[in-house]
Amino acid sequence: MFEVIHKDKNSKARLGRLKTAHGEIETPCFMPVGTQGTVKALSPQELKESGASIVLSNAYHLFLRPGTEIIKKAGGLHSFMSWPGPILTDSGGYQIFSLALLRKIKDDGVQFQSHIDGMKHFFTPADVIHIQEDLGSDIIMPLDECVHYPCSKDQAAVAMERTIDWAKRSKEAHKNGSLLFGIVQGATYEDLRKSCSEQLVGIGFDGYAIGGVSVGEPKDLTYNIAELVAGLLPENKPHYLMGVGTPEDIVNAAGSGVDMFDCVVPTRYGRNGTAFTSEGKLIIRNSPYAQDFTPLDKKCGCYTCKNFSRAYLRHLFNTDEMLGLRLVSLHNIHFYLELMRGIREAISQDRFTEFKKGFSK
RNA sequence: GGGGUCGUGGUGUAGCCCGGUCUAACACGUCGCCCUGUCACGGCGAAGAUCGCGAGUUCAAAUCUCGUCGGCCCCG
Repeated sequence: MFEVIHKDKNSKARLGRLKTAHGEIETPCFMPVGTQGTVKALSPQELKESGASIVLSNAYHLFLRPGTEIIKKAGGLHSFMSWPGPILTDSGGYQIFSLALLRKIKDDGVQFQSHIDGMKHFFTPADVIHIQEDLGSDIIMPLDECVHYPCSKDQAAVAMERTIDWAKRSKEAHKNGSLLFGIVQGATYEDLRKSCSEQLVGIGFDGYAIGGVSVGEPKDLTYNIAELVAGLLPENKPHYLMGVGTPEDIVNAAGSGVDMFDCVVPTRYGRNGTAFTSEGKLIIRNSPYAQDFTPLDKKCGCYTCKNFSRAYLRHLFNTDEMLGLRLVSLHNIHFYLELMRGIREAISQDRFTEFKKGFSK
């Protein structure tokens, strides 16, 4: 289901292809985040036209609202949200760690209160697999325990062992033909990361994710962990760096052998008026753009850049018009997906290192 | 001409009656920053008013008194 098509000669970057029930994905790829069964502000058509091959959604959120039953009745998440392509669902491990009230982590699962209505729930690793199977997800992520940074080694070790135990239970519970990934935890401790990687590989998964990054640690640590773990994982399986990141982060990690990325940054920044361009970040509200009638990015071919000026976008943001956040979200997603195309092309031509150098100006 | 009322950052207001806690508050606007498996069209911060002007009372005045200028209203 995954094959490495080409390895860059001068870096660890690689070009791959991942097959899912709803289509193939060329890697390295970026997965726009659609937590609530929608990539905020964008239609599936716009995503597709921007070149998205897969989107990410979230079991925790969809379980709480609208509820798994409704999505099942709709014929699954693909049908419900009208996205015919591949979908990866995150388990909600991160959400339970980051936002659920009064969570209690126990050996057989996690008890938490809904952030929406305060209702108490208990998830076992098997429950979380079944929710994602019900959603019809193509790539399923198991329940894991994500820790904050900084985190003591003892705590990180406990969370890691639990993550491994839950990974085993997840694999046992996983019955349909979807792909199941393992998630490497271990915080910033190299030996924990190594041990976790080995144990997960021992269990055997369709792909491996590097979790527990972008939780507040310095950037160089993120890079080091990504490089370390990507190097420990089997070459013939996809490597997914969860929740990362900025364009710079992605280029960097792709060079360490990471194949899949997801991040809220392009869409969230888009909604908040920050655009990514070939010249760097651009905050559209800033006054110099008031009379700037050029596009966000002259080199960009997206709908936004082909049709609208910085001055107009700034005006839309200053007047709280919803078209503004849509247009900048669209541009940012296009920028990210174009970046991934650039990365893949560079790898295929063995010039990833030059690409990376040219990028980080 | 007489009476009343109002005058506080760019805009709109609060505070004034019962002086000190006003190194003057709030909203919008302006300017800038942040956001990394999305409770996120969100979050943080900055600049900007010697409180129309002048005098007085008082230890102390945006706040009380008088005068003055300006706006609005009413009466002649």
